[in-house]
Amino acid sequence: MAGGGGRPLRALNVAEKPSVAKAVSGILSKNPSSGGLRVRDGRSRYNKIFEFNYALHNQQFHMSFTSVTGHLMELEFDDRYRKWHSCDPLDLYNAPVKKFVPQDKSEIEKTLEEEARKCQWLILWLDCDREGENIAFEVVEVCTRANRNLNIWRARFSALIDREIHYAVQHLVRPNQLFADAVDVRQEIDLRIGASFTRFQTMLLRDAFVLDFSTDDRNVILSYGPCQFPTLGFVVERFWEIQSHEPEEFWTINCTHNSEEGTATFNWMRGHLFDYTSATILYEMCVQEPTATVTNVRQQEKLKYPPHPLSTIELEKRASRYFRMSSEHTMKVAEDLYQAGFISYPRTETDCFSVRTDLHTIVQEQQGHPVWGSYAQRLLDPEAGLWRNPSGGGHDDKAHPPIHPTKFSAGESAWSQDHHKVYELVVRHYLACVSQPAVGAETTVEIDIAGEQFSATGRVILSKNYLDVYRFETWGGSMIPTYNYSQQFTPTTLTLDSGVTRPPPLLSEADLLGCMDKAGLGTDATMHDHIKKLLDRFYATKDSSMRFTPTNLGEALVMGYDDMGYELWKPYLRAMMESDMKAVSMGTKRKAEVLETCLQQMKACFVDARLNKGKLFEAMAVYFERSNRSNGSEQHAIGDVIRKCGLCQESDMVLRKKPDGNFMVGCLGYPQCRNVVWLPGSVSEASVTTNVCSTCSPGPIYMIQFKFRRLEIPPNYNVDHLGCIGGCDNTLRQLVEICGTGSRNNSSVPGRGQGQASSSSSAQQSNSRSQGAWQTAHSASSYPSQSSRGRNARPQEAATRDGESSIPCTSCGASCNLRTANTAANRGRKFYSCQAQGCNFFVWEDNANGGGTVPQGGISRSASNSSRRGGRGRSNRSGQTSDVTFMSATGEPISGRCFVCGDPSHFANACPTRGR
DNA sequence: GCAAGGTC
Repeated sequence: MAGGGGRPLRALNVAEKPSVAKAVSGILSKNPSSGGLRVRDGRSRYNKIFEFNYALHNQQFHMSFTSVTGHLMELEFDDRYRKWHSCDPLDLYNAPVKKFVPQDKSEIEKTLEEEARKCQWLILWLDCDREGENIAFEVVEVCTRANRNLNIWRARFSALIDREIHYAVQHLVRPNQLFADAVDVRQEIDLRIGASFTRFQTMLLRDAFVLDFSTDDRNVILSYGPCQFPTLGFVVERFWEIQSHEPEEFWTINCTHNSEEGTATFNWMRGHLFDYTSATILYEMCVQEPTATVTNVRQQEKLKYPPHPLSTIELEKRASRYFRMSSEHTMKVAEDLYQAGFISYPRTETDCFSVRTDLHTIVQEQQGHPVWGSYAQRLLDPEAGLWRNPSGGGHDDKAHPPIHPTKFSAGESAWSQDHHKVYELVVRHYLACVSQPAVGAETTVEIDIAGEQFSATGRVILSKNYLDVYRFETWGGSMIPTYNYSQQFTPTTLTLDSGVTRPPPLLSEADLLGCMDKAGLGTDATMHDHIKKLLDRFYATKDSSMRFTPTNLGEALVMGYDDMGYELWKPYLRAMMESDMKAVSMGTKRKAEVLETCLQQMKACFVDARLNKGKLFEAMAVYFERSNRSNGSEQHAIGDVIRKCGLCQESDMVLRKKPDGNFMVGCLGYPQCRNVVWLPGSVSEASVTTNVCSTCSPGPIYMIQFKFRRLEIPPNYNVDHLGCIGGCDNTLRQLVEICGTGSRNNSSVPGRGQGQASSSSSAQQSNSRSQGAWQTAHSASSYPSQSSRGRNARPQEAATRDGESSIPCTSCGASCNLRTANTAANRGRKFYSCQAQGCNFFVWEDNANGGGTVPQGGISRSASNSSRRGGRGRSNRSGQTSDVTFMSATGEPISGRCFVCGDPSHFANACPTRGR
């Protein structure tokens, strides 16, 4: 392997970054025979050259160790195609591309050339992943240009620790061309697709609309990329799910029982019912015969397992959850800690340790820590029985180990709070994953009341084990009293409680990372960049709770492609590319073949998207005013003025045709003003006339010439109609009632949020009816009430229009907004529901306005322990002194008869036997 | 001026 002779050979070593060159040189030069570590400057001020002697297979080497900074080369179009207006974006699918060393890397290039001329060997210490292999070939290209006779080797290492580095240098291999080819494919596809679509949509839309989010909309770039756009797609898709959510009331029976040992809370095993009457009947049965019989007592041991070893994405998700740190910042801090040697390489997909890893040594180093040192000591004590070999999560990038501590620190003076936090997370996570799971004893008690089943669960933690060190996780649970099979008791409370279904929450940063990971968008090193790009491009915003909302621009772009029928905003394209890249790196597909197929498909897609650019225009027109800078070729997409907006008193209301073909009259002040009038869904054509309505005020209100689809309106109506939206037009009003509106809410097609509806984690969405509500659009029609319930209207904003839209929640203190019920029994009825997550408070509007107390949960009733009168007792609104109380928040009978006296003319809360 | 991927 090595050349013979007594004179040392010279080897040029190249790492992917300066810190690795320094670290590896430091490790390899520790031996006294190295002659010590010398450092000299290269041409690039960041990339020093380290020198030392090293014996490799009994051959003395003089090592020069320098570095690049990531990719040395860039892929770009030939100069002729570089200017945006130099060519048709379509040409970018065939334009010649070249790989070259950019200006800011030319000093590194010169250093490599100079050093290569002096050497016989080239040893490549690039990171051991596909990108690293590609960079290796970039280095090879530069170095062999200077010296054709280099003997080229690859060092494969996965951590900057002595044993790894020595092993790597003693087991050199050849670089893998197939891995580098796979990256070449990816680069070229990304460049051609990204540049063509970005130029196309930027030049098409930027000048055509007033982009109010930017002070200089001429410089705005509406970028498209195969990673960033599907990432946006996830944000928009969730937003649409939330928008199309239809709140629905449900009812559930809750039972508690107090004993000397404490309180048990029993949950109804039916979960909850959406049918009010059914729930009430079952509830009445329970109250009439409230004796509970224990039907089952189950005790079992439960284990809560520690997390798998830490991968990048888990680090980002957990730092976001535990510390509210953005993924971008987490990676910056982790990089610092890595470069200072405190943690292993932070960009890894691997979540299992190799058998070669000395897991105990890593723990030993932490024994001296003032906080978790004693835990580390216990871990190493075989008597304690706390150790457990970590279970892997099944991911291995074959390049890096899971993130783990590599050097002990009790905190460095140069560290920020965030450095402390991330180091602590890495250490505690490591200690946790080599620990035994927590052990708990769980007791489940099932009872029967009048044929209805309820259950309560209690948990006692027997051994905390890993939870002792992993302070970020808890295992909730509480004791419940002891129950025996067939034991009977009377519940302390038995209540019929109501709630409303809620939409899933906006995507958090951790959710978004999870979506990207699942879909294979980006790498562990770039996922946070794609998220940041959405913010930089004004495609999305992040609120204080780290949750993402699409902006109008982001929503419009996704909507435009969606309306074209393209799933460019979904992750399938990337998934296909990823599988092709894998095939290239395995040698089962050739680079040229994959490139040709993929680019051919994308070119066809681009041509088609351009033909359908009207869809993008229409989607943008929903949110943005047209600019007078545009050439007007698509002017029909914007509506004409009908009247001044009566709500904001500032902007005009204009007639618009939506992408789905339906018509609406919307305020140009959107999104600040969400005033909208939905028109009948049966309208096929509509145009604003110069006729002014003589009845409605304040004027002028221009009338609209409508044409209706014959088959969609009753025979006694004309297909042609000159109408007014000011409120005077009974024909229009009747047709809205008969045909519904063209709003997204009452469309019969599934909502845009359909894709992920079934994957929601919202507890209140757990039955099939509520999931259906996400998928099916709303049914409220609003002409001429100017409700904002539409595609663009967030449900909670519907109530902010009339000044009496919210009341304080008497349950949790948050705010309740006014909403409209959509169940068969109560369609159109207004109610307030609490906005706070986890609070189910709601009250009908008429009851809430009655002042005084607003009963929680709409209806509640409780039976006390002392009620022994056949389940019947006296009711009392105060609920303090009587045996049985009943309250109805709805004020209407909930079943056909009073369960107290049996009289069908009233219900229990109005029973004359009350108070006797 | 555009992508995604490295890294400073």
